[in-house]
Amino acid sequence: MKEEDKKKLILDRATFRVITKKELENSLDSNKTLRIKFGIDPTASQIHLGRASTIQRLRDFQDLGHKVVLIIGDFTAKVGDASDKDSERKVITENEIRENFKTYETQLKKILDLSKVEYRYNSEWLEKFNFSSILDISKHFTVAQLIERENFIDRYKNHKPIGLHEFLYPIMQGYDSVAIKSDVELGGSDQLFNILAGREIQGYFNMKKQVCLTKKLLSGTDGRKMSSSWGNVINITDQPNDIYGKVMSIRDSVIIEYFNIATRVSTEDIKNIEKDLNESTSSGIMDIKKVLAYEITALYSTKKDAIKAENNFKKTVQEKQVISDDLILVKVDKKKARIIDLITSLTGQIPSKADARRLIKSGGVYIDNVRINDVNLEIDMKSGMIVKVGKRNLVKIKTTF
RNA sequence: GCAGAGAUGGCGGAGUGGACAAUCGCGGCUGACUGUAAAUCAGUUGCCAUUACGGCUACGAAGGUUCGAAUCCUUCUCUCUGCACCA
Repeated sequence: MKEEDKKKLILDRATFRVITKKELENSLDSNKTLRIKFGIDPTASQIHLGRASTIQRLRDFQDLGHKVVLIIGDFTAKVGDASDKDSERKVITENEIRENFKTYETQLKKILDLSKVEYRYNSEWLEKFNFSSILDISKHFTVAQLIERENFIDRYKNHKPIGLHEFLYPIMQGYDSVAIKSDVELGGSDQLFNILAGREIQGYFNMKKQVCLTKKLLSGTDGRKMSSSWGNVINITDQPNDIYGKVMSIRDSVIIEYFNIATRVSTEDIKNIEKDLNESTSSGIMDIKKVLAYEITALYSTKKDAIKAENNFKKTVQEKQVISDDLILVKVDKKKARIIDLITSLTGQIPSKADARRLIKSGGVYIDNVRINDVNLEIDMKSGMIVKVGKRNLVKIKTTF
């Protein structure tokens, strides 16, 4: 990809707001190596597609020769960012923070060139803060500005608590920008306020103000905001088959959004796809979705895996075939078992027997492609028997008696 | 400090002595249909057992009243709002 295209990607792709665009354009055009700040929340350990899309832009910065500075918010984790939560967050220990970061790192590797990244823990400087310096900074902000934030208003209206320390969060994150002398801070649109705070605070320290570059958030598979607490997340560490399948399960209405935010398909191609989509028959829509699923899967694994995932989807979902390498193999040492016990103990996916009963009653259980209706059925165990529970749990039996 | 309101299942939010395992919405799961795991429609959604109008555990925590409590009382923990305070 040409340099100009990278710049365009950084500036325009899935951009929520840039403050200011002119500053960013000038910075990109100058020959200076820019310091690009990106905050990592050490309370989470999984990177989902939405977050990954922002990290993709970091990669573009890297490719243009700029310095990516990752801030690990070990100190700010003690407070909890109000941006992402409707309520306060639980406290996390230092060990957990280091552990989470390790798993984070293996994921970041998929996108960034880690050898060129600068890491900083923000406890390095925030730990040393004393009250008078906090006062110096905080007097530049008003309560009105802070409470203006949407989720503070909501919480206030709904009689949910807002801790005073939460007001300090933007100040802390803002000071990070001073500490590392960032030129640009990148984040999701939910970070707009915090990033702007950094801009302000740099001003108080007579520094060049950072550019605020925020990106659109990605919808989850159900159309709501992608959030780990809602189970509508696609993580980049998910198995290729899962990524592919989950993408196929998104609503048709968010297909273009996904192309824009979660893939590297060129903007022009996306425009054409959008045109096709509007003119498509129903099966055409599915074909477009398949392209999307392929692109995303390939981005976080390999083309080969993506093709495999596509075939897997065709066979298992569209043709309802059972594919042998998709099966979980389970060893059984008893000759007979009740179907309920079989389901709960063997698949490990069905949490309770009540649940198993429900599944059988609603017709979701098959043995060797024969639907089971009798809850109390005794099954003679045979090697090679295939038990299908619900849509996605397939178990192959291997007897050991 | 004073006064008032509140804490319910993954979430939102009803219920204010028995018919409450708890209306409803969201989310989840299963089925039908289809173009997919989309949309739509239907069913289902604490656990154990299923022969049952069955048992067990649960409505912030601990006690109590009662034949019987999510619902009443006491204490505790936490939250919100108003007043007071405005250093």
